[in-house]
Amino acid sequence: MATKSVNTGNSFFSGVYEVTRLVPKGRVTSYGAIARYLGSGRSALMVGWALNKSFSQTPFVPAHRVLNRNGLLTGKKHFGTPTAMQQLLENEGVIIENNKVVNFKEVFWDPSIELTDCNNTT
DNA sequence: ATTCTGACAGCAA
DNA sequence: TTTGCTGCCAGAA
Repeated sequence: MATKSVNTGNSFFSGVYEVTRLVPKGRVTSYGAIARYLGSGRSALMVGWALNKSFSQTPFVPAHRVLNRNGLLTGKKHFGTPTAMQQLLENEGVIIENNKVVNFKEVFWDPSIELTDCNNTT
């Protein structure tokens, strides 16, 4: 029986929240990067879906640091105000122009790279 | 129960 | 090069 397994430990969502919170200030990441880090690969859609719930999560999840692979602020529409996401990013030193990160490659933070290998928790 | 959508990404034409 | 479809997982109607 056990039709349903134990779910991937904690929901994939929790992983999204944790990784997103691990994104350093002034840095951004992409949905696909997080999805890949969680092992979902192409389930980037779920990452965005999880972030949608992040507004009710505590502590605050810097969802504004998560963009699509184009560096576009695709999710800004969910922040309440059309500029909230951009304001937050600029506030952290990220340069935004035309709803897009200018130096996206410079501020891009990939968990599957940054956290892979020497991730040591204390 | 089934069907569609959803803050995306990758591949084919 | 760009445009479009498919794939992915989970939740809501």
